[in-house]
Amino acid sequence: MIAEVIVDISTSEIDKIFDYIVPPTLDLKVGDRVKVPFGRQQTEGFIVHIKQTPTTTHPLKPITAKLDSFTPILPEMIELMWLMSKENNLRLVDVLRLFIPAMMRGGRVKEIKRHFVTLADGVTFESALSSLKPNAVNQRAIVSVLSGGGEWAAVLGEEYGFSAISALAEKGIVKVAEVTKRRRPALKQVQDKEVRLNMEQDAAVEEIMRGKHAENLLFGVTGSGKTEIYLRCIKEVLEQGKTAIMLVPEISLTPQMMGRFRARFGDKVAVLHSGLSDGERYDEWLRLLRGDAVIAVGARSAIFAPLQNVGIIIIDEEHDGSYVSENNPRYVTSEVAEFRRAYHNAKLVLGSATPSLDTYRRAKAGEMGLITLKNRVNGTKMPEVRVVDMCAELRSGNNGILSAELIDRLGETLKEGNQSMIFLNRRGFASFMICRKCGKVMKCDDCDVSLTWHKEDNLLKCHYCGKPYVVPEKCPSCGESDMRLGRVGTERVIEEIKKRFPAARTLRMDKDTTRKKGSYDEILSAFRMGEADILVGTQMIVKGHDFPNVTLVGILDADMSLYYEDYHSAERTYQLVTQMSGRAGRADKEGVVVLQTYSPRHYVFAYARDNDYEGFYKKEINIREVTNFPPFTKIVRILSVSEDEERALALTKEMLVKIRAYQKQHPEAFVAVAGMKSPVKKIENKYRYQIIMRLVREREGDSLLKVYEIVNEQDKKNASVFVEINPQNMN
DNA sequence: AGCACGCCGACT
DNA sequence: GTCGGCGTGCTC
Repeated sequence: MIAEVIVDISTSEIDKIFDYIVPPTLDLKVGDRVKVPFGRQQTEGFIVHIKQTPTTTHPLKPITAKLDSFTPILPEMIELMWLMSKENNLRLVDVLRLFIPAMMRGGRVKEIKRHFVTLADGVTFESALSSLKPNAVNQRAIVSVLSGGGEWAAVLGEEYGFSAISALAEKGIVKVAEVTKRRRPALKQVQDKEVRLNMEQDAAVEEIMRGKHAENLLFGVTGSGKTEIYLRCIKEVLEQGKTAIMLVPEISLTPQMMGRFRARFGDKVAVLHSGLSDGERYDEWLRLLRGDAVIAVGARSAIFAPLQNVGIIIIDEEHDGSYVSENNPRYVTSEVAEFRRAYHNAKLVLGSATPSLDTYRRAKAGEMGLITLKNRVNGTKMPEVRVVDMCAELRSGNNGILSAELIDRLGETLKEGNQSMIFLNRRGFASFMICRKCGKVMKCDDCDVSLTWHKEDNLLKCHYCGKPYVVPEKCPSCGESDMRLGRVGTERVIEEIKKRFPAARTLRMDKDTTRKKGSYDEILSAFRMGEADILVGTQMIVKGHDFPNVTLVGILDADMSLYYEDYHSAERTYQLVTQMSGRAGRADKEGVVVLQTYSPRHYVFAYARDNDYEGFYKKEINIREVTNFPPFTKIVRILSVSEDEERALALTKEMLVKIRAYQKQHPEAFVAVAGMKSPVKKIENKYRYQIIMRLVREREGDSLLKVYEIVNEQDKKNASVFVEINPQNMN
């Protein structure tokens, strides 16, 4: 027997199949991880196929050992590996690594053995008590605890003393066993009851489970009860003996949300997200593989949950950017979901209040079902949106961050005892340092980007490499001592609010205040409990949960994201404003959104104010079509990176020539091809050049594969080349 | 990724 | 004379 093995070394030269002899002593299956001799060393590898005769004449070596007591890679995932690697030009091992917890690689799995105490066989609560002296209080207490089931020795010892345990064990009353302890992520207890569905929700569940489409877009405003629909569908799927995958954006994976699933489905739920420790992640993953848990809830990577017999896959907040992985290996979650859905003949639900243009287009074209929820469950109305022209504000003499209207309404809201949320675009508020005389902006020596000032340690830091710089007293280029800080972030806003309303209690939520594990949820809980009147924060406050007492939402510099030369900035801005608006208002009081912008007449704000997604969609999709942008084209970016600028440039030129030649033969597939310096031309002392092209949807043919071919055949000594499809940001 | 093989500079 | 620099080639 011969096994085809992918060796666990991530290099393009080695990323191929190696044949090995399966020793008759080993019981090996496709999907097993093995130890194999490779060159002069031993390496880990994955069996992807088993066959009778080798494909090579190369002398074969035998597999050394089997690494796990179970088969970690399901046959489905091997198929998925081939697909992902082909479509995204990824290395096979990089894809395989996505399928298993990082802890398994390199033999780092450590089972935690702990002493577990139970009553010995044949011993009952009564018989134990009668054999104990009345003054052995600790021993008697332990026995009574154990009568209700076993307990960890550590827990009992803490409470009643370890000598009591050993005394009981010596008398043969209790039994102490070594048991592997599973790490379970701690989950908050939340109240959750199965509420009655309204007619709209009821119809949605029916359509998802028994409608004519296997894929559906669930389009419903915030507060329309999408989560309850998900829970019902999952319940039905479990009743059919199948399993479920539920994806949520990384940021909204709060213990609140997890708690709701745990409350409804108990131990059948496993959570997978970046906040877990390696051990927790491994244990949750193993529960799914073994079938002990049948619902995987998690961020993007949970799409690879090792579940069999999947009945439904749900992607909540489908439009969210976190579903596209930015770093290697790059993949699009919805594409993986579609593969798994088809493999299991399961249901797929994409949920959103502001669907991505492409999803909505596909739904309208009948490629998937469209289920619309029109009503908010608790009957609250969507808030009134007030668009404030910040240019006019400036003309009338207010050069602060807060408009007069926002200040007024903040005061009112405070007086009424309600809460406010103020959102600001972090990106627009980065605090760089600029010389007032010559205009020099402080930049990182290695990365060619402006440095950001950090108040806590009074240092300038590079956001790309983290390198710190002392704040200069004089301008390094002209000697002027009047150095000034550019725009500032959340802290500035809080200062401003404090100045206006000294009595207001504020909370700040941004990257700085949420660095510690759990602090994200702490801040949100504190705000929900009414411990503050005003919450000021960046992107991360946009999602999260309902705050029943928020009646005012302020959006500062709503148009910051419009200024990027980025084709989907309008779409992002619409989503942002809508999501943020969803935070305002309660059953007994309509909310207000104050939206500050320097371009008040931009169409995005008109549609967002009227909550007119359909109108926005028509306008925006039309623009995309005439300007040849996604979803009508695919933007392909080839990035060449090297410490040697000439090398990066030469690579780019060489590939550009080849691509232009191919473009001549297939002109219909391309909109544009261009080579240039990357917008950030140096990061970590490496120079960056790029080729940008657009491929026409449905006419692209094999051009993408051709691009991959051109990239792969390039000699990449002292340089590396990446291909990105529809990159989210182009630095 | 490692690790060995292999061909040119300054040291006991 | 030799120790050792790291360029390049291979791993079933």
